[in-house]
Amino acid sequence: MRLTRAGEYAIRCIMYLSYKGKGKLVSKKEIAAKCAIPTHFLSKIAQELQKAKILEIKQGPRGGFVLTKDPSELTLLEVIEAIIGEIYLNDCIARPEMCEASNICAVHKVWQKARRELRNILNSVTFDKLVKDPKCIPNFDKEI
Amino acid sequence: MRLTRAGEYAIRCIMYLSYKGKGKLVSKKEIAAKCAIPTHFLSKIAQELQKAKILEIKQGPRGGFVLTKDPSELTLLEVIEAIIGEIYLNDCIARPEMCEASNICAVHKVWQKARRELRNILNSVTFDKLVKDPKCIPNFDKEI
DNA sequence: CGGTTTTTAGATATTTTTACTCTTAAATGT
DNA sequence: ACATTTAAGAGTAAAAATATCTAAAAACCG
Repeated sequence: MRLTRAGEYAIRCIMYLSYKGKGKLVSKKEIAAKCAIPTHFLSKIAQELQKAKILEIKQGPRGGFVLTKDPSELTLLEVIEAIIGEIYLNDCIARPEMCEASNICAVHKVWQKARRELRNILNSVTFDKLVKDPKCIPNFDKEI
Repeated sequence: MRLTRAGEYAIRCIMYLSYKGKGKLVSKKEIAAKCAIPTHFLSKIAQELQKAKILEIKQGPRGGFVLTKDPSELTLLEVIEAIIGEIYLNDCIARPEMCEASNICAVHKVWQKARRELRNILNSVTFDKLVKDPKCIPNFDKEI
């Protein structure tokens, strides 16, 4: 019951792109180095983020990734769900056909509430705020 | 990012024992049948629940499981964490050594808040309330 | 245009976790 | 003693996570 590594990487990647600014092209190599993400794995993650219209991938020399959304309008929830899919906390909510009475079941009402709260919290945080505060990868501004 | 099947089974098992009442001995076979839990898997789950002092296992003929806590003092969180361990939603909170600045990082403050909220919600629900309401496995009271 | 750089996209591989299952043995009521 | 019921731990199969590899495509540059 935890965020996958891919999800964590996606957050770091978008943190770095947000720090660089919307529309700024940054090479995959630079992002991978700054954010400690295996380069090939970063490709897969970027593909998903591109599908979600969060960034654009530019090929060729001087290629890389470009953030297409303004950090002030991009939330943690959007980035996370672009990678791991919509968050559900238990199976009955995700696959109601598994369970005869999920919409009236007392247990699952609790899970629904928990899910709603979790998604609200993650959706209330935008990347422009996050990059201003101290972060786990603190040396974005150091030269490589 | 979802509850494991073992966690779901544990909830069902405790729901049934709560329905039968604290101190009432119920056979493993009966629980497995009523709650649709593979019997051997139920054994493993019961072992964990016994370690957490939630139930007691009685061997021999006329053996089974006995709920040792009063349903009014047993929460969803206790049962879930007995099975899957303490809930963390991401790695940096769970293993701070992985991450240089987890206690000041803006991203992880969000996760800490989310974790706190989730655990509060799960901890605010007791089994005496849950068994009174409609449930996913609605035929507890039918004969087998 | 041709070569070089950079990334893609899909296939493959490895590791970890999940979800059971099996087997031998122990406990206990009759 | 014996039949019944569960224990405890090893073992297994399937799925998911976490990469890694490879052939090819895109695009810049001279």
